[in-house]
Amino acid sequence: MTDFGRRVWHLIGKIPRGQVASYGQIARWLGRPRHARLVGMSLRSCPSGVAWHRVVNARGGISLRAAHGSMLTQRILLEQEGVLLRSGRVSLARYGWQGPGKVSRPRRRHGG
DNA sequence: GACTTGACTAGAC
DNA sequence: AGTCTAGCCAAGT
Repeated sequence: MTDFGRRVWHLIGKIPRGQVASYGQIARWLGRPRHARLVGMSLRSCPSGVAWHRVVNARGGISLRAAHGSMLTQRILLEQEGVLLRSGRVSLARYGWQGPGKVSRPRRRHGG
């Protein structure tokens, strides 16, 4: 695996439980704004322990295909963390990670 | 080293 | 809201 790949795993490991990040965001935080696809490529061979399921596409949807047999798995894993999907999508406004160095915002159901 | 592939993204219709 | 197209760039063959 490339050095970039390892950085991807490391960063993904920092995504708080119950939140998600997009491929593009991860690439940007690693200083590679055009390497969103490379992020996904790195996840193809990610080691166990990496919360790969917290990575979704820019629309908040799951980019995996049935061919990988993990499309449903990701949804299940996300919902186990309290991340609910609406029409196959996640609300990035609500579950989107702010990024490294940012404090996780408190989640609340109602206004506050 | 050229060609193909891909867990992406933004824009247009 | 769903589909199609163009752009992107490194890994794999």
